[in-house]
Amino acid sequence: MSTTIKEVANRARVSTATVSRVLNNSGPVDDDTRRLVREAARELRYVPNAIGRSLSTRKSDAIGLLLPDLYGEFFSEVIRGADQYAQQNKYHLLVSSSHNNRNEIEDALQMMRGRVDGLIVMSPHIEADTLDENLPRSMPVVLMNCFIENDSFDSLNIDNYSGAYQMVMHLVEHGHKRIAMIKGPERNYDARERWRGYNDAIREGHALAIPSLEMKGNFSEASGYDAVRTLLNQNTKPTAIFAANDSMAIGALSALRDSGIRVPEEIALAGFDDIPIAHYLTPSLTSVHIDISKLGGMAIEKLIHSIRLKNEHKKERVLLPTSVVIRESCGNH
Amino acid sequence: MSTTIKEVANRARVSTATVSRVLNNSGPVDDDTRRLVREAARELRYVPNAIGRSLSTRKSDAIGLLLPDLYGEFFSEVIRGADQYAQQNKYHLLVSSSHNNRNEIEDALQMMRGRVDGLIVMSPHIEADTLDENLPRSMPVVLMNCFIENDSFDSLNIDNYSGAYQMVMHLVEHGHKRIAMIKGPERNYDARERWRGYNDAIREGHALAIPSLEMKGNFSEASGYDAVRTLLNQNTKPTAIFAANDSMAIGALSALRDSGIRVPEEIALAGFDDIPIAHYLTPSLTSVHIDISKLGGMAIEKLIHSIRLKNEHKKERVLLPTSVVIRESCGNH
DNA sequence: CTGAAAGCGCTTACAG
DNA sequence: CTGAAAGCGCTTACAG
Repeated sequence: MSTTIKEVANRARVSTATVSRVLNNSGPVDDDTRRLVREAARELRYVPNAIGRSLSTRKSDAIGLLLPDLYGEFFSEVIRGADQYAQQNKYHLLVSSSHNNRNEIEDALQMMRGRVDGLIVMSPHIEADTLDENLPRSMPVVLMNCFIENDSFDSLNIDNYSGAYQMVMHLVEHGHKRIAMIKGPERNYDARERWRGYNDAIREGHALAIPSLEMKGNFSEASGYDAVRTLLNQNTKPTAIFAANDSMAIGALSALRDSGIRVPEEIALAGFDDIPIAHYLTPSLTSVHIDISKLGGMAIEKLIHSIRLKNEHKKERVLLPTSVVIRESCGNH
Repeated sequence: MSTTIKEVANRARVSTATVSRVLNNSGPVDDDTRRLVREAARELRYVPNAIGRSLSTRKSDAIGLLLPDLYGEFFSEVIRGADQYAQQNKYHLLVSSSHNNRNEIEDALQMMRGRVDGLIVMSPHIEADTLDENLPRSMPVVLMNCFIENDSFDSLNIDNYSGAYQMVMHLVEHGHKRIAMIKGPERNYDARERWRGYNDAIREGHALAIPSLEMKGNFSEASGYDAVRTLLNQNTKPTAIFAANDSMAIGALSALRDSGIRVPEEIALAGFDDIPIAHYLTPSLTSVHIDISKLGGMAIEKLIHSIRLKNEHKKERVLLPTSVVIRESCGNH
């Protein structure tokens, strides 16, 4: 259907090799020939077929992005940051998401083979074995927000622990002793790290460690809402609530309002992620800031580096820093 | 690097043709041979190279998704819906975003050639010519939220006009005469349609058409905030505000609070999109609901249909319905 | 400077 | 039921 290199060659009365050389600026070509080829290509609106080129050069100029179920703004920010950086470096993004079990992940990994020069994997539950068994050794991989002990992959993680630790320590330093936490999904690595930061800050800050103040949540607004309703029905009430993400903090805020409890006067509230609207809530939400699009960009940067070095470089782990942003909801604005 | 079909053939002592037949369940193969090949493939952990297959079958099992700059939850919802439906039908998604000018769009279109079996284009400013000139005639395309008069492409649009019309009519019916609108970007088609719906509802509902109540905005929280500040400095003040999306409504809400104006008692507020947190705001936000992930899914559905029919089907335009969701912010809860 | 030929990894008529 | 061969669209040593 599309014009092929052969048709261009015919029209320009040269060989396909010459057409290829002209269009790729590789090898020496006579100026007149070059002009002839360019003209023929333009007249026929020739665009090289990426697949054909890929097969012969053994590279695809594409990067695979393996994502879990993508709900919420987090992923679009990752993709945005990744695509931006990739595009600047002439790479394209092959995105595959919604992998809920091992089989689906394996399918996705296999379909990536041949199609991409490297792979960014962001699947909280993935195991090193799954990667080893389904990818050739030579395939560069960057793990994002995965919990894999294995040292044979580059990895990029958010410094969830410090963020949570600093946030809770801030609350402690402002006199809070009974600080509740609305946790994220138990199997989620980010969520566990945030919880660990909370615990350490409570302990080291000499606040009260009260098990009944640790509420389950699943990162959704609804679970934040429910957690607060439960919390308020208990005997021991918190003076501050730390939600493991902003969505749950928003649900919590809504529940506190419905219960007639003023924030921050009666209960202080803090979230995690610092999504754009945190600033515009009533009261504005204190949160832990992450530069998510930067996370996506850095992953691509590391991956491209790894591709250039044919995956024979030293693998490293990078921790993306987080920072506490104090607003009205925690009362120390 | 990876195992090839040839190595499998060697190990099983058959031809590559036979290996291909076994692995694709095409053509008749003796049971014993079949077993032999399967075993060899398993032992070598053979996974067919997608590029090689693509080149010879002339299909890629991939669908391209051309997106504009992706900020906010809207796009991740589109991608989620699209990827889900695509995956069910054994298609993969090649995503390319951040195209701000014609050249970048053309680059993206060209890189898609050969790599995808069909293309979903969601670029508000794209023109039919650009598509015609950079894609082969045979390439199935679905336009999403594009404003193209051309009848040679399938298109899928949100019924922005009705949504806005119904929302504003609801306000009119509840006694509002001076209804302000915070508009979206001027060049954005969705934004223009929402504005058109607003205007018609004002006129047909016999509310007051007051030019100074039409504020500019760009879909961001900040622009919603600024619009309200400006609005409140004018002589003619509205009794209700319709924001062209929820992000701006959130900014507006924040500005109203900062100005000490109660919502909905003093000013009613309504948004568009019905993002998940609309429900959890204080007050909860009245908005126009769109099923965004469904939009993505439907686009893929139409595209797959078009691929199967080799793009020789009758092109059609589909309008995805919207619905008004009344909550507290407009005072008629 | 240029072209014929081989090859990238697969599939598929064709012949047997 | 099976294999040899051609071909998908490109690139790249190699020879001239």
